[in-house]
Amino acid sequence: MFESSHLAKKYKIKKCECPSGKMTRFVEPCLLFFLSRKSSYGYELMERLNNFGFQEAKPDPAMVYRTLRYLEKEGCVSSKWDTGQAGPAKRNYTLTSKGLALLHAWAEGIAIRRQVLGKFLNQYKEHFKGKKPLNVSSK
Amino acid sequence: MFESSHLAKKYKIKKCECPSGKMTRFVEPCLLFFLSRKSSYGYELMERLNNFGFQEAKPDPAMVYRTLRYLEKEGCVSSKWDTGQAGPAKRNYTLTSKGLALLHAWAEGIAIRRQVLGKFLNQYKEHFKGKKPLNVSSK
DNA sequence: TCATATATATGTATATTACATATAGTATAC
DNA sequence: GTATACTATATGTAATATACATATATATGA
Repeated sequence: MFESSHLAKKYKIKKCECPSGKMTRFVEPCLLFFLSRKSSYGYELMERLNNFGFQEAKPDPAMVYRTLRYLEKEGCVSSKWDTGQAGPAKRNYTLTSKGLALLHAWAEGIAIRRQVLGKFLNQYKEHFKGKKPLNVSSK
Repeated sequence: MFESSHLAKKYKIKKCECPSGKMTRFVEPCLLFFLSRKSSYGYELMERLNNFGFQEAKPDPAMVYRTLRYLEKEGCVSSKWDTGQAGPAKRNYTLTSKGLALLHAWAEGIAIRRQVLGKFLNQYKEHFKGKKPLNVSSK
């Protein structure tokens, strides 16, 4: 019912109507968290994101690689090439103390965000509990 | 620590470093839900958003008004001018049955999203439970 | 009348995500 | 030996979403 998309027109809103409600920049805290457990590289981190519980399709490699580079630019991770293994060289990332602080900050923000979603859902459930829709036009 | 922002350069990532992790398009389900309880107009809905629990600053009027117009274009709400009251005319919005269906779809998506955040937080808490940071360089 | 509150709306810069594509090393199947 | 697939990183750009600025108009109270 909400799948059709629209012609792009400047300054007219055009978007996917699917109510996914994704969390903005959620890959960033995930990467920080994965790295807090173990140093790793883009391709493997991508696979872990994939198994994390996203209902969305596979995470975009571009997102993963660019986020890692951004985090490095900010001093939140550091990297070095790993050419020791078989296969193409990997860029191995390690969390820095600044990155750890950022992860903790993210965790606080995510906890608050989760509470807001809970508040929404509680009010929603309360309102529609065993109830026919009200205040809704038949159009 | 994460407040500084960067010079804009094309195709270089530039963003606010605050880990807000806002939920994409969250005003949309909020507006739908508010309207499911009572027909209303932009300015009042804006105030309700303000009291909903956002840690963010006041919601942007542009977001509210444009989202309402978008929802009307999609047939999820309908509006008519209310000139009966004192003050400037209000555009009064009413939820349609399509809008109600969209609200229900949003609620499902939000519930899933909340679970993902919970999963993240559980793993995070588990990992850092009474523990000194590990695998973190001292840089 | 001047400031303030109410009310709606648009313009555009910035931020974020999605999709496409490029490159290259290695393995294995034929 | 070479075509194919998998591993691995990276960039270009279109589409989407948010943030900030600003414009307009009505009404109220100092």
